[in-house]
Amino acid sequence: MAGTRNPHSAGRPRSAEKEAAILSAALGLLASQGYTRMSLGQVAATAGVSTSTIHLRWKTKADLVTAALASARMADAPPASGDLRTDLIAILVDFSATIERVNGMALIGTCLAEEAHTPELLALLRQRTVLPRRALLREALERARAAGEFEAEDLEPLVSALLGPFYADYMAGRSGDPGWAARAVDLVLAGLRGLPEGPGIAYS
Amino acid sequence: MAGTRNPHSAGRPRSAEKEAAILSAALGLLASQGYTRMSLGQVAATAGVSTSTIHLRWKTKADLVTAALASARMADAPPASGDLRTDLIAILVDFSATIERVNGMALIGTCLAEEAHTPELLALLRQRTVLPRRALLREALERARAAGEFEAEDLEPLVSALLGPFYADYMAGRSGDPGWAARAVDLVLAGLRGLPEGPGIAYS
Amino acid sequence: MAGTRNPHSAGRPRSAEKEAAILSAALGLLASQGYTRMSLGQVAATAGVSTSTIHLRWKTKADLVTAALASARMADAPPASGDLRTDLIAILVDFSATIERVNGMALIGTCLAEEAHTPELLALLRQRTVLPRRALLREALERARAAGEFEAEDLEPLVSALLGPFYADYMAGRSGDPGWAARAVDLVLAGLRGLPEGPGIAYS
Amino acid sequence: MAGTRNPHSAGRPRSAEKEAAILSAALGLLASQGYTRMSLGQVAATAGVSTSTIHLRWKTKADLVTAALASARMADAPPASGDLRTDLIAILVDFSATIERVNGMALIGTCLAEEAHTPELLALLRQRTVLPRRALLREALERARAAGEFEAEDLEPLVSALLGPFYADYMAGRSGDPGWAARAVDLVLAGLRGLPEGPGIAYS
DNA sequence: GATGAATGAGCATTCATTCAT
DNA sequence: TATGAATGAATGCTCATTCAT
Repeated sequence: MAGTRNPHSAGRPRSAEKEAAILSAALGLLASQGYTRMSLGQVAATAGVSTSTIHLRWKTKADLVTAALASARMADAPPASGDLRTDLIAILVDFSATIERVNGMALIGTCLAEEAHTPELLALLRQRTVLPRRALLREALERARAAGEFEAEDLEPLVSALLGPFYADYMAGRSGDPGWAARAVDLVLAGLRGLPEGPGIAYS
Repeated sequence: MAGTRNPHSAGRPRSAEKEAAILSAALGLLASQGYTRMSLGQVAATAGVSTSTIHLRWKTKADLVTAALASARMADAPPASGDLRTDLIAILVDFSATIERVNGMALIGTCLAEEAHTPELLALLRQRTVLPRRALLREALERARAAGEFEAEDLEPLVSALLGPFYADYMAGRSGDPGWAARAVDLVLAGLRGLPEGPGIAYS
Repeated sequence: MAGTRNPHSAGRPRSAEKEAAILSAALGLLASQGYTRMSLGQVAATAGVSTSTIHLRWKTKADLVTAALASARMADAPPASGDLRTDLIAILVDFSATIERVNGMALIGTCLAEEAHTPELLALLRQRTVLPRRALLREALERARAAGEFEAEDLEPLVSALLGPFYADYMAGRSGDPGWAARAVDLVLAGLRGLPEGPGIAYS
Repeated sequence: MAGTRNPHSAGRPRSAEKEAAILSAALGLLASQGYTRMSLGQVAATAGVSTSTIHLRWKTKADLVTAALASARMADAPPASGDLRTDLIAILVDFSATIERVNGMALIGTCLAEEAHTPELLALLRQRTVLPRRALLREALERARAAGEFEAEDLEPLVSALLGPFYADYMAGRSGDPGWAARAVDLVLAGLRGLPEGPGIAYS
């Protein structure tokens, strides 16, 4: 009842601590070394186990990395204040802080680079980290739209407009400026106000 | 006078075709395999040369990849129409088309993933592809600003706001929609119009 | 108390046969091929293991060769008869026989040739084979000196005078004559008797 | 008539300077690197030519090294004083000085190590350096024997007894003591005086 | 004659994975 | 369960040698 012990697994149960240590080590090394450069030996050494112990739980390297990415939890959502601008900025600031904390751009790069060989990586990254973050932004926008603060059919382009500058700045070597979040939010909010008189491009 | 040696130094001249084939093969494999997975043997086989021929020109694998990235030329700039919206959209459409054509996101991913080990890769990618594209956008904006179409002190955040949605869409698995460029441009232009009455965030 | 782990650490034990086979193969190939020409592939094939098994035990080629040289045991000392001349000749005969048996001059040549790059080789050869042999000769001389058979302060030059002709003969292409040992011993013994009236060169 | 120009070699004659530079570079690198580690590229770079120029004159690496060894000249003989002891010591001192000057022990080691693969090396070393030096010693001994200073049938063992301690000292790590030559000579001369009353070992 | 390009063979080392204990 | 031994496949790189200029 308690725990997910398989009925058929007799004998000593697998150590949950080891499992967690392995996944954590794998995630960190994945970000710092990249998929191909990260070796199971490094993971084993960092986690304090043997490589055989890793293979006992995951059949291949790809399996381990997939599991490690699946275990990556997004940071908890910042509390909502009710003010749209404040909430959006808070989410974006938390986003860039998280990226920095976990060496996220390298992790993203690894998943992009491996997309041809191991598409699950990018898929998992999306599901576990990108989409939840976008959902936070979308929900904040939905609340404001429901409150009549603006009109828009499809919110996804707005979400991309909010997050996008971070990536673009990073690619340009301009990351590190904490003002980016406020600027992105203000541009989008200004655009939302200016759009109705715009050339009539439907946001859908 | 002493020694009427030809200016092109003695011995058999280096084959320009081989050199081009190697660089092209390296660039393609870099995008499809990533830095670590790409082997010099693959490059040699694809280019139809021996691995020694590669080492004759570039001392190490990193040197070759660096040269390959340095040889990556940005597509020529789309012709300027004079209309800001049209020009910006043209640049962005060309941008996403180029990325698709050369498997650019995988290449970007490789450079991001290798940043810790081989920072030259990302630096070169910036210098050769990212910054020139940004310059095109900035110049179009500068022309319009000079014509009095809008006011803004620092154009870089606008450039990031134009390019950013592409990256954000890709990360969300939403790429492929050709309408992204027009939406990004319109949002930015609307924001530029709406900003003067905005909360006073200076774009600098 | 905590952890009743067996003293011989966990996991599959290392095969002592393989280890011995590798060291033996390495020593033989070192003599027949020289350090640089000897490849780990050859060693592995001769020992019937994979090259990875070699690297599991020794990190580098130099480590392996060092270990192989360190494992080279000098043949057991010939039994002492009590008669100085007999004992010295026995030691020298055993010396040249050992050299022939293990292709010793090639091994010596390798260590000399590599002295600039891998000085440990010559150092080990000295420590493991040269100096023990010299100690045997010195002890025999010491016993006779203690018995009053001759006088001499420093025995080392006498040891070199006993061993030296072997090397000089080899360099001259004159090796193979078994009489060299008796001649060397008799010359030294005669010199010891003749020296007191000699020109007064102190042997120290 | 002047020069050894082949009748069939028309066109530009081969540069004698280059040839000498190559041989000298090869000899030096042979001593400092050993046969296998010495690369033709190193030789070419040191001599200031291309590797192809080397292959133009010698077909293989072994050919080049053989020629280099054949070009090694022994230093001129020290002038004879007429006194046996003085002359022998002079020859031995010059011997060890030459060895030190040209890194001779490494060169000897290389020839010994390569004996199985390239026996010509050791053969050439003998012919060009070892045997001429022995001849000097033998001639000095012969002059003294003819003058009735001692009796001995075969002088070769005496020559080996004179040279041998140098090798033995080197192998023991005891080289560098300039007194070795005098000690070796005195021991041999004392032995020659003491031998007639010795156990009757014929020196032949 | 002299040079630089081009190559095939080889080498030490790493690594994911499978066995034996 | 957990560990260390063992391995096959690869990889970046070097080098002696042959070609083309």
